[in-house]
Amino acid sequence: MASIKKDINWETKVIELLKEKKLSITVPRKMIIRLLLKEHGPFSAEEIYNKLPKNTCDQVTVYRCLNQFVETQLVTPSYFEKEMVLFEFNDPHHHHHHIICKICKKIDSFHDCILNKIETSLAKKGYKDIQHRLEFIGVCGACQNS
Amino acid sequence: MASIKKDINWETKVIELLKEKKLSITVPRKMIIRLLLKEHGPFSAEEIYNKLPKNTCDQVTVYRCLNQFVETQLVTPSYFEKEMVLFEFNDPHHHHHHIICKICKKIDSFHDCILNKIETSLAKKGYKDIQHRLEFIGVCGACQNS
DNA sequence: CTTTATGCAAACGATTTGCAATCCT
DNA sequence: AGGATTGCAAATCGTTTGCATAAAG
Repeated sequence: MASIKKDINWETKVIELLKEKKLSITVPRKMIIRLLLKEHGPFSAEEIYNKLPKNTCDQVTVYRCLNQFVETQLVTPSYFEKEMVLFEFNDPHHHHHHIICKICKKIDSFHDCILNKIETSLAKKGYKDIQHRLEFIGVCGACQNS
Repeated sequence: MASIKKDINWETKVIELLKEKKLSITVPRKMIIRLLLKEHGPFSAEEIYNKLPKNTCDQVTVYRCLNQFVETQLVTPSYFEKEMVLFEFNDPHHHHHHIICKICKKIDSFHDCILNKIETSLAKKGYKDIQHRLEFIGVCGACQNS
């Protein structure tokens, strides 16, 4: 039973994910998903491109794939700064949020999900001067009829 | 008592705000703050520029002012989309969050601030398929010693 | 009068697009 | 085969920068 899971190598898992989302199986797509499964991120498109083995694909392909992954909800984008979007694999079983340092920009993550608990938990981690951004995205009443 | 408050016109209020933040008093700054006090936003830099009376200032000045306002926390930036930053006046007495429609991109705001209450409140407003983005910004332990 | 802010033009950087060649199914 | 995907080059768009001029304290 448990051994079955072990036998599934990364390629099988990645192909499964792509098929689930009805995306065709190509080398760049497989490599990008593999990377995002292995390393938690979030990473910018450029970071992802640089982490891929040389000559995997063009940087434009990375952008195109990431956009498709976001559309199909395989990947989640974060907008910390105006300069660039950061992407990470969207694992529904590991819902989490981020904290970025205003100064060094290092991003940390945590799994608490109640606002007041969060601030306490971050304070324990040594963060000071904590602010947050909370935005909701949905489909409004008007757009549901069209 | 109450009449004193009424006598303070917008210019006085705006000058007060700028002085508080130790920013020099210039026409573009006054006009931008006035606009953000009158209209709640959030607006993009371009929208703000277009809402200003013609020939108030250059669009570059709008960007420069908004950046200073964000630095001094007079204004709050939001990063809904990758395309542009949206700004609004930062009134600490009216803490709120936003919801954007995935389709028409219209932005609405609300004042609830507990996650589960929020989702209920948004559902009552007619939103469907609600997701959220919650990011924290602070200064990490390492950066406090430097 | 010294500093700071502005306008204009040009630069920038992340992301997107057009199109021909190539890969998936 | 036929539609989707890629690479390359060029375009796009929001935002920033350099520098000379003008306004603020």
